[in-house]
Amino acid sequence: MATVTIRDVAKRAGVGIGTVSRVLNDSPLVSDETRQRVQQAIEALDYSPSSVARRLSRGRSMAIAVIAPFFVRRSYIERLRGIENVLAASGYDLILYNVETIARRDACLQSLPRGERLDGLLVLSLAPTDSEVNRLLRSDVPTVLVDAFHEALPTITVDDVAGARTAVQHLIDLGHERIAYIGENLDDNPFNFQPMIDRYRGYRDALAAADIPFRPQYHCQGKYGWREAHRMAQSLFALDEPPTAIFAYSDTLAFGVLEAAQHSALSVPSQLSVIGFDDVEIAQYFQLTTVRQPLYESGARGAELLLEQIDSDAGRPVQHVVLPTELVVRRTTAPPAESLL
Amino acid sequence: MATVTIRDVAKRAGVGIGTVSRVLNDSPLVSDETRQRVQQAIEALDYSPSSVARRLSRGRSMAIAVIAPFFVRRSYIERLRGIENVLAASGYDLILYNVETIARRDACLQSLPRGERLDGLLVLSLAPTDSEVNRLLRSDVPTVLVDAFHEALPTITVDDVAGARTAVQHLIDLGHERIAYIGENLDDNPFNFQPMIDRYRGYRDALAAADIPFRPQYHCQGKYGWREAHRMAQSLFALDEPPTAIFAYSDTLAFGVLEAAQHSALSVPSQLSVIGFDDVEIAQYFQLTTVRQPLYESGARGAELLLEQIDSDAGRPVQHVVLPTELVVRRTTAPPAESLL
DNA sequence: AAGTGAATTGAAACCGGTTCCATTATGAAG
DNA sequence: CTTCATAATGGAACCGGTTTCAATTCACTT
Repeated sequence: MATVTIRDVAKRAGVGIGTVSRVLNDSPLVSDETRQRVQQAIEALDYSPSSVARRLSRGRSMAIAVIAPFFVRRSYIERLRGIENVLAASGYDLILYNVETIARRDACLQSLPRGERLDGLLVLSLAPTDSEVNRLLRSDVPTVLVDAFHEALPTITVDDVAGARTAVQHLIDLGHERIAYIGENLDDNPFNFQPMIDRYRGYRDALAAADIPFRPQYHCQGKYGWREAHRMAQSLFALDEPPTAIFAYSDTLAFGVLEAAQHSALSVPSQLSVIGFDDVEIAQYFQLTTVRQPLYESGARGAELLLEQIDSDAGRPVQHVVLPTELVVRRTTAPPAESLL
Repeated sequence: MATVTIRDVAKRAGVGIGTVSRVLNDSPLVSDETRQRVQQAIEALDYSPSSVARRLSRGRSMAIAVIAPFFVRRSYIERLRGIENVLAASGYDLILYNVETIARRDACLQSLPRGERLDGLLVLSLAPTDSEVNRLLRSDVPTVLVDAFHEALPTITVDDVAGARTAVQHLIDLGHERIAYIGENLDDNPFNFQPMIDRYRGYRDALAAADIPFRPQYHCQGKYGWREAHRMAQSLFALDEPPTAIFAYSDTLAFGVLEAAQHSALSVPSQLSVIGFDDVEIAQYFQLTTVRQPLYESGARGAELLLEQIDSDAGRPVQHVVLPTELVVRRTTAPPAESLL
């Protein structure tokens, strides 16, 4: 099936190609009569314009790339959903770049703003280095960071420090003092995830604010995943003075803790309080107390910010949007068993 | 920053644009000396070719669209992961079209093969109608269906009937006869999901093969989601003769059943056996007996099939790949409590 | 020395749109 | 009856690459 081009349509309608183009773009500079004739020709030939050609001549690609380590965490998918919903309405294509290794991360951040002519770039959860940011700025591709921060770029973040502080404060308010933290290895953060650092900071801050001394043995670090969290929780239970409450870096890790508790016949929340972070969908299923962060919204807002950025091609002041977190109290937290006389 | 074009490079290197193009495409028809000079000019100008222009002149868009109702089921994301991994290595861009309403489904299937010049199309879990398939065939855009079937297009599917049969057979082998099925509303299937029909069929087939009469009250239909499954399970428990085993359409629904059992103080598996379908990640966490289907692989195979299709632009016989399922026995199934004398 | 062929090269033509500019038709104003 | 603005239109130029084709160079035959 030979491709029908705008010239075929023009010939068939007996008009010039410019006129056809005007009809396609709803220009007012076409008489109704001519417009009809062109429309008929278009239908008769089953013509549809080539987006690639249109992109070339317009100098815009009508495509936005989203780069993220999508499949490693459930929460990124929810963010992607927010992005997709906003972009779908905008007419821009969403090109997905998944990043699972640091090598690919670097390759993407290097090559994306170069080879591809993108109209915009959304970087999710990956904190670019200064030199990468410079490259992005020079390349003139509007970029927005979601769940990552850099001074020079517009960002959408969540106040992880405050969220974590709230979580721990909730435990303190219930009367807990022996509060452990289960998270990822802070020294092994190749993707430079900021929340890893911030939530730990919130934990420390809350303890300090309540004059509860930090006990290193209550700080567990390990690889990400509920299996590993299970293991870490068990090592906490084995301590001489085990914690009465555990704050987990994420809901996923909290599930590992819950499982470990069940395994060790510790009843939650009477013998052990557990609190997570994220409020992913199944958290409700488990009745997990957690800190909700607006995942969907962070993506949606990021996409909106990017679209604004693209439209107002002028260099406006970079915005840093910080979304709030919210404590969601369910059934895995309660006052500690022993009264604290 | 004015865009650097191939002509700028040519001028700077003192050669023709054709030569620059040849260097870019690793053509052997360039002398080493010239090649070096061009390379230097490219670096000096920080030039990178416009992919859009390249696409236009080559007549290929180097883009593959993936269309699916991604965010309604966990399992689609896993399939997407398989697709992404294969495509990432291929050099094709992955353009994501999410479909959450039937209106958007129709709009996508109509417009995608038209306006956009795609090199390929992957349709996930959406069964196109005959007229849509005709349109696709006429449009010359290679298309592969994953988790959906149509005679005229290459497909990757799972034998849902057999999988369901295996699941129910497993329950029968354990000695169950009062086996209920919890699934979606069969009469309300706007997206035309084939597995909904097939798994129910497998359930019926297995019962029939074992000469166990089908009891309509054991067939629960409702909206998708564990909450609804919870409700349906409770209505089953309230029957005069409640089932001793429940086969759930998916793991997600099975979780709802497990929760309902816990809620009603029914112990699993001694008083109630539960089996799911999919083997999503958390199924292992719950020790759920289920039927594993190769989600990741189905996406990967689909993408591979599509790439083959694109390369061998000739019309080869359409392939229909059927992937096997596998029974994964964990801890939610056991022989029924009452002995069946 | 003229002829052959391979290697290398420059530039025109092309991909399929958009946009700008020149041209014509039309109607109102002077 | 000009004069001029305005609406409508055709088509060239352009976007930035690839590809084709003709031209040039140079070594090697005969």
